[in-house]
Amino acid sequence: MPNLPSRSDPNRSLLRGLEILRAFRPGSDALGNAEIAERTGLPKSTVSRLTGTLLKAGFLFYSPQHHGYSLGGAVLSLSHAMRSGSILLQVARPLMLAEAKRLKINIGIAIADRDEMVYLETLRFSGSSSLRQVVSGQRVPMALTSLGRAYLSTLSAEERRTQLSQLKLKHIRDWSTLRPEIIQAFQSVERNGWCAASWQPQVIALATPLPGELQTIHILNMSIQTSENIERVIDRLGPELNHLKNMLIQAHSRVQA
Amino acid sequence: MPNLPSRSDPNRSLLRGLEILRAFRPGSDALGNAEIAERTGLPKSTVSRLTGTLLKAGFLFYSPQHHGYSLGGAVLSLSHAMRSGSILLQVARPLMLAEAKRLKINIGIAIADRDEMVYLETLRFSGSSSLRQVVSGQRVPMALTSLGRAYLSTLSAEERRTQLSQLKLKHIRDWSTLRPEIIQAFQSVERNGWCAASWQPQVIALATPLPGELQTIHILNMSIQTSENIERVIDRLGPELNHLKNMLIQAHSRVQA
DNA sequence: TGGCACAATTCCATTCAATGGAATACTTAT
DNA sequence: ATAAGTATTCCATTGAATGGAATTGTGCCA
Repeated sequence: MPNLPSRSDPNRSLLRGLEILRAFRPGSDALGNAEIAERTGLPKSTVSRLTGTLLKAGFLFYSPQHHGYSLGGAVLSLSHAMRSGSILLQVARPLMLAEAKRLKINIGIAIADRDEMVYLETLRFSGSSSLRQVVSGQRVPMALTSLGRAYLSTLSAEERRTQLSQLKLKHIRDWSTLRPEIIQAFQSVERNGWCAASWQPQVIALATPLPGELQTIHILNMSIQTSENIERVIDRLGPELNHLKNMLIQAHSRVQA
Repeated sequence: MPNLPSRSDPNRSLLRGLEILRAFRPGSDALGNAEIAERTGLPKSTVSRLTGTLLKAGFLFYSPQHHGYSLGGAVLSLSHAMRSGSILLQVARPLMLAEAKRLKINIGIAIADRDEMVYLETLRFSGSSSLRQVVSGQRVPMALTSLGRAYLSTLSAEERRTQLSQLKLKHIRDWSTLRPEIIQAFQSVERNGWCAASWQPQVIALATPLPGELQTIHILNMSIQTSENIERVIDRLGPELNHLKNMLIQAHSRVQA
């Protein structure tokens, strides 16, 4: 018998443990073993053992009052290590901040994770006041957002096909609408360098890929909450986004050398 | 043969995979399998397989140019999930911010992870300007800091003994100096509600434990970079810290209900 | 307080997956 | 071209992980 079947996923218990960690999402209160088992589809006894291990490793906490687990301190320090290890982010941060303040818009950098995009960092304005907050780790859907579509546009034909078929499953309902939008976004990236989308009411977003010397594909975006005319906003921000992108690339290559 | 030996650590490959993730620290560039093997003490072939699994799970990226792995997007979103799921942090943030601005000092909340304390969030002033940055996930040594010592003071005699013996190993060199300081910190917490330490030049820090309805023990701290007289700073900040602590407790219990 | 319903853990035989040393393949630099 | 360093693959061995069922535990409500 050829040993093909399982050759591609070794370390099952590690994968499962990580899958349990992924079951914790923003807003999730403490999760009990039962709910984790349901979310992940794993057998109860297995979950019990794995959560025990995760607890011991410091990746989970147990809260007696909530009868459940929540994420532990170890994950925080990992994200700190990641962010403070990113040369791009170090270089980009001041530039992004300056532009965000000047234009009074949100600016962020994101990377792909499965069928979502994760903000490495995003600078947020609320209303017209000064900068409100810096957020990292927030997730947005890949198929619906300018971030996600700009990411997809960077993939090879092969990768793109794989990823799109994944996304199709998540969005069977309105794939017939989405697919053309995504394809059109590819053309927009090709033509203008960026693509635009508005997946939340009153929010218009543009995104552009940062080219590839980086270890991972990073996507830069700008967004704004406004009731202005969409086309007008896009016409205004498109050039700004390209401009910022170029500045980032230059600044980054300067440090690299 | 009795099967005692391994009864206490099941899921070896999961533990090892998590240990690999922990090998990534701030400033770490991309790590190759060889260096990971060295840091963790795991056999090379095992590391190779585990990193492969972590890669597939999205917890690591591979960078061809750096011939090594770095942390992946999944860890970012976990920390976001953790922080946005913490009711305490949501409640505390505005209060901490107001006090930090008013007093022009750094204020943070941390939790324990092994022999270090991890900031859930800390608000930083640099110099006397307005708030500079919000940091989360940063680690500081437990034995040396007011944060760590305040944490230790909350432990039961049993737990405390265990933890202290761990710390002793990490600090054999100057344990004879540290131990009395730590003991003294316990007395200070007992007496004043907080303890103080200065493990970095010109930086004075005070810390106090937030009491226990919370799922995990949280430690609140204030710190300031100054060349003022130490005693004077402590006398000034001690009451402020107790005051903020009380406000947090009230605000939190109000939300809880 | 008693008892019920749900949740978590433990048990155990079975199986298969993880293991690690050695050999092989790769990559980069001189 | 060769060497030094690194990563991957191979393979027999073992023991670790598995999951259904039974047990224990825990909170909740009557």
